[in-house]
Amino acid sequence: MSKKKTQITLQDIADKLNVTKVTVSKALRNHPDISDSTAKLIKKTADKMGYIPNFAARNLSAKKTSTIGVIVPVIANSFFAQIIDSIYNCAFDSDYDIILAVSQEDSEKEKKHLETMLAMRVDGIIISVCEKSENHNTFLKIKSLGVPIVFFDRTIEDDNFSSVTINNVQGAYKAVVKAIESGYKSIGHIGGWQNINIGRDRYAGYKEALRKHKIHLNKKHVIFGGFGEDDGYKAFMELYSKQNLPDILFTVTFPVALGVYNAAKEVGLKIPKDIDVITFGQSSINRFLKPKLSYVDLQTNDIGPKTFELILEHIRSGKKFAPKKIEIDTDLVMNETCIKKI
Amino acid sequence: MSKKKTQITLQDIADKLNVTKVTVSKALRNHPDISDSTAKLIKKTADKMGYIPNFAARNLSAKKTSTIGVIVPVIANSFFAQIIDSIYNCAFDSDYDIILAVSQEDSEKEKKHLETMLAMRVDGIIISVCEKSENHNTFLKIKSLGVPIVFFDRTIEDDNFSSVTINNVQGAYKAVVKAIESGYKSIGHIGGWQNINIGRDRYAGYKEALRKHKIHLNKKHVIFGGFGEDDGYKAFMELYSKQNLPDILFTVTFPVALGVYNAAKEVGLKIPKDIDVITFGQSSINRFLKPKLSYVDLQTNDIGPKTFELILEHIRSGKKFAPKKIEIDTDLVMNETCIKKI
DNA sequence: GTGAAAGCGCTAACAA
DNA sequence: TTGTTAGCGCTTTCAC
Repeated sequence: MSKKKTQITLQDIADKLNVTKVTVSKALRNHPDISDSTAKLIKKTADKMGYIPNFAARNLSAKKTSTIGVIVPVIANSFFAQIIDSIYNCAFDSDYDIILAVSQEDSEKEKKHLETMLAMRVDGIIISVCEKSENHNTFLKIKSLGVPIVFFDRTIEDDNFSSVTINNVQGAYKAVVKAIESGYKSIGHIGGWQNINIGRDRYAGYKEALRKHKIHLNKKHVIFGGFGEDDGYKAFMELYSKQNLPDILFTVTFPVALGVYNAAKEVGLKIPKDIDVITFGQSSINRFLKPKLSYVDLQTNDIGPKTFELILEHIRSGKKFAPKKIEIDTDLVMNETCIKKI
Repeated sequence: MSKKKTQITLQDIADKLNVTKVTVSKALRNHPDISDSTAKLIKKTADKMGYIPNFAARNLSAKKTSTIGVIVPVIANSFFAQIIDSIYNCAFDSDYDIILAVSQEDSEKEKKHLETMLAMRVDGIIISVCEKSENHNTFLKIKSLGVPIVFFDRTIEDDNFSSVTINNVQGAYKAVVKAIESGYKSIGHIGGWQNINIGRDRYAGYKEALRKHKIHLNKKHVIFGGFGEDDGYKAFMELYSKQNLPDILFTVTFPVALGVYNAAKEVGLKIPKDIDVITFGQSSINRFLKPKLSYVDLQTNDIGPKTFELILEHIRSGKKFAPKKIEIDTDLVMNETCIKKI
């Protein structure tokens, strides 16, 4: 009968070198206890023997995982893809592993992922919540468990949590003011669900801009929904079919604006002549649009690193760390829509 | 001094209920040993006490993780994003967790991720390799370790590994034949690195089509590089600057074609009039391009589920399972490029 | 600088 | 149907 080949353990290495597994363990982790020469020897032998550490054992024993969980609502979206890339890079530099999960805008899946991450005993969680997240209780539970959690971009409404967001009210305000300055009086909004910051705050900025400029807010010009392309399409069609189209639409996200482009094309309306658009957020697709959208810049490069830095602070200082809300200012980028009418 | 609050374990639940932790463990995992009534009671208590299983402990003890590692080269790419989504869904249905990692087209990172996954003791690995992967040895090591691994789309050249790919040679052949039928004689190729199947096979299909139709292959019309937009841009510019532009370009991926669009626009050449394009692979961006690209369809919907199914077969049947190569046929989708000249 | 002892939380095999 | 025993592979004191 063939000898069952099993994984190589610290003990195996120790046996070969006539030391104990403790020494090997320390050497492999560069513990200062071990002399350079033995450390080098141990490492070489481990390598030669094809040793692969067992994280489950390590985590169990050390009671930490050097792993951070990241949850995003969608992945085929250049905004989140970029953020994820930058978080991966940060993690790499700080010797953390990332567990990435995608909620697919589904609150149930989001919850499942959160629970999995807790069970994995991640050292911290970074999350951008899904469209209609109903997991506030889970977040509270996580907090009470002492697991650090940082929200980015899409947050929940609760001051007890840390977050990194952009200044949504300000950004929306800027966009709508620009529309006003361009001569528009009839300004509609395709907005996001109001239970979530980006939906709420961008709508707030919209309202504020109209109010300050004494422009009537026509409720018939406002529709709330999700943040995807389909949502934009549907919203536009609804406005169109009810003949409620304003002169310009301020859309809550880039994908929503994209849906508007599709819908407008389908019904034969020209942008910006028949219906103009300005949006929150950008995408690499924008280069190919005609006309190229003017938009509120999301400062994508800053969000990932700042979020990661924040979670690290939390992890390192433990319970003592007070929640911190970071807000990043936005810029308006003008392209070929929402241009001043002569 | 406050009592240090630690995590709730099986033992805690057992104590409260006057049973042993084994019973609790079994009950929580729906082991048939346990009677319905006690199982229900145990579950309720566990829930009430806020019990969270410790996967590290479970994995260590059970010697399996119910976790599958997935590595992709890029994430901001609708092809991979779609595949990832479908793999997540399959995993969800089969009660597996996914560990997702992005190599960012970097062989070093790819290797690091592979090692991390081995250390995590994932039950299997699904991977689409990076542009210039130099990890063949690592793959062999993984194989010798008995960890199931399945490649998809981008594979390495080795019959001992399972893979799910599309029929690249056939797809490229179809595209180039179409170009020929459309009246083109001067057909160039912006290809991918030849060390990787998609680069090699798509080039092979290109060559085969020319050969069969007795059309001269002008080496000056062929450039090899990466699979991203920048690569397409650079390749086009190189052809252009050397005045080596053919009448039509067959590009190895959609992003490469996109780079060609950018470059052509920059130098003032019109597609398809001045230079025509047909490509391998699609993207949701295509809708916005003018002209809309004709392309070889990647059958994106099939790849994820088939890959997942294959890794499951491997995991379930262990060593006994022979490597299996699945190849999916392609279709040509004609839009506004590479149209028959009258 | 190195080692002995103890245990992290859980599950698998076998007994009762 | 439930419990006993024996680890999984590693790290952390603390002693030498």
